[in-house]
Amino acid sequence: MSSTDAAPTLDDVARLADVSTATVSRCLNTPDKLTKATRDRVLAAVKELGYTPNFAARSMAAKRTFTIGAIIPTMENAIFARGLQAFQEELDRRGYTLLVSSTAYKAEAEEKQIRNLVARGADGVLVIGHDRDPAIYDYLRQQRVPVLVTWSYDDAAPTPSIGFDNRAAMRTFAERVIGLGHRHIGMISSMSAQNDRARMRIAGVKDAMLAHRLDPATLDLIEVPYTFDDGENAFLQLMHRSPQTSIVLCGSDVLAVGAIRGARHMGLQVPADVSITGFDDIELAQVTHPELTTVHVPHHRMGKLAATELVAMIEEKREGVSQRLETTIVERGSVAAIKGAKR
Amino acid sequence: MSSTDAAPTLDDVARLADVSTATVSRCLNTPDKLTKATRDRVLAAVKELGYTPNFAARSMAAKRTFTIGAIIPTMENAIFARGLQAFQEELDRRGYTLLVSSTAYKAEAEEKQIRNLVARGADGVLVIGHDRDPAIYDYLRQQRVPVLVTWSYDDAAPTPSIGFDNRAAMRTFAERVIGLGHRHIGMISSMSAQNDRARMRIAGVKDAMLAHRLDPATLDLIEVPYTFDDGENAFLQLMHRSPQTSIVLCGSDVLAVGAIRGARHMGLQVPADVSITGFDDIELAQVTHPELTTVHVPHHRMGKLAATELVAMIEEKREGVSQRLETTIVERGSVAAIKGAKR
DNA sequence: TTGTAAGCGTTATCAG
DNA sequence: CTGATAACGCTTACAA
Repeated sequence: MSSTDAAPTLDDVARLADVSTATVSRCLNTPDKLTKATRDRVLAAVKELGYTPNFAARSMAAKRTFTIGAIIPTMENAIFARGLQAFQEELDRRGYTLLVSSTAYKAEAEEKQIRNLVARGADGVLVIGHDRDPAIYDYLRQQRVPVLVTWSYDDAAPTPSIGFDNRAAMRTFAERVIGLGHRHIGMISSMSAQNDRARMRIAGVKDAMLAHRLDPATLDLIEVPYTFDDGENAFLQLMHRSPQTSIVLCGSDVLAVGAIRGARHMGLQVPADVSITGFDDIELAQVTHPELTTVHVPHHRMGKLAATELVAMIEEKREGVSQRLETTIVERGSVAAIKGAKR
Repeated sequence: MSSTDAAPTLDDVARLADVSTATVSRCLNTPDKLTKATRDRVLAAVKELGYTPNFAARSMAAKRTFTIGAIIPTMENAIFARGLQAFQEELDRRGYTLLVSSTAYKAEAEEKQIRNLVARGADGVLVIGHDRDPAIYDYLRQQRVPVLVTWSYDDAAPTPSIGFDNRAAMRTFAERVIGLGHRHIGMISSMSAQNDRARMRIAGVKDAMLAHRLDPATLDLIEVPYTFDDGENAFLQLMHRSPQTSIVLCGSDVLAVGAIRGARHMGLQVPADVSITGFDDIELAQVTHPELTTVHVPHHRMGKLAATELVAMIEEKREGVSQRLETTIVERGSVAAIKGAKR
């Protein structure tokens, strides 16, 4: 009957319920400030019209969006999926919506994405790792948008972070495998430029070597992007130029899975002929054969804590407080001890 | 010096450049309508202030957001990643931004997500598969928001779709493997309720059986969610209750990878003891051993075409036209012929 | 408890 | 080519 053709507005609802737009607005935002009678009337009108609030109008008037933006390096693999999932769940619980963008690991893309998120009114922003153009931090500060770093922990950094110590985690892990007698070590890392996680993991391996009186300069390191193919190709290249390599430490499970495939294609047995390790402990680590020995990252806890902290920063208008989470080593089948090594 | 503290607005820029807000707006949207002189002056002011347009205000005034929403079942695995990536790239090229939500395969969640996307001003919406509460389609129609279905093709459906014929694809594939002599067939599918893709793939297998004079009722079917674990558990259960099964057709590569792990854990050789197949041909299909024989879906092309079509629907204000893409079979190592089968 | 009305930051129409 | 100015749909003092 009533044939207002376009999307119904507050005004339409108000008219139908015979109240003012202010009342309808209150009914939607602070229902207890209304008589039950009017509230019911308004709600009925809302339902009859199939009214949905216009987000743009709302955020313009309220200067608040209850939206949080997250920029991740990639959605192509599952590395960030679990953590983000947990982040999102906690956000939901607190009434916030998550907007995700990915940069395909292109540092230059990040600034654009962040500006977009901020332009869209994000009340806060989550980013992965500390490394990025300072201009980005300046912009965010100027816009007064809270930022939280995750997947990395750095007390000294100006931006608060909830994550783990990539360097220490990798160092501990590397010390463990070196303790198994490995002396010829290879490493496949993600590109370390603009990526503190990758850089710290490399540093961690070198720390471990030093601690075991191995020359860090002998680490055969190769940096590649982030796909299975990259991992496989890197492995092939590595074993070709350093055939004596007994273990290849990978900067991520994805690269490690690629490396394992590379080994298979080369006819090498893992771990009998060569050991391979990952980092992250995503589900993927358990679908290869052998399953991956890797560093377990508390994805879920990290995501949840990050959400909690970021929301607190927004709502309490306070600085974020960093938090360091622990990683653990999970031994599966991809690492063997060197025979005859002193243990 | 000039210490307007909050985010700069059009007004600030206008004042600094000594022009009207209208001019600034034009400078940003239709630059050629300005003298080079004023344009430069405005641009300088924009840069000096670090101005970013307010998205909410813009979309409210223009009633256009250049944003497209996509709702996918899950981000947890890579099934939709490649297609979405291509979708996004094409959108970028045309000046649109993509907003993604995932439902975790919960049909009930979809309506809420769609309303959210529409409230945020999405100019168009992309969804996966045809099956959903009709109320959703009603809502979208009422709001005059163009919708395009992908990952499925159905000429008869009221909503335009750019995808492939899941039933035919699976039928062809199943006929091929049945032709190899398999008579005891198992199938691990995603939950088929509210999921036409899953249902059609099941139907396709039955079609193939019928065509080969096998009783479709003998198909040992099990429906599970969508993780590796689900695939593994389903496989165990299937082989337990139907030990004579010679091939297990999986509704997705993810489930198939889980099934392969299940086989390994049971001590079964693939494909010597049992053949296992996937569907989708995502990268994952090539990291298992043996690598998966599966149905290749043209993710990239599908995503790109979907973007092109949806944008056309929006800009030309016209109905969408469906398009059927072809899938292909890719044989890798996970299927064996039954010895002595007549071929 | 409810209504009035002033913004919020853009775009777009219409003059000039 | 440029400038006023009226929307756009909602929230929020401030009044009643």
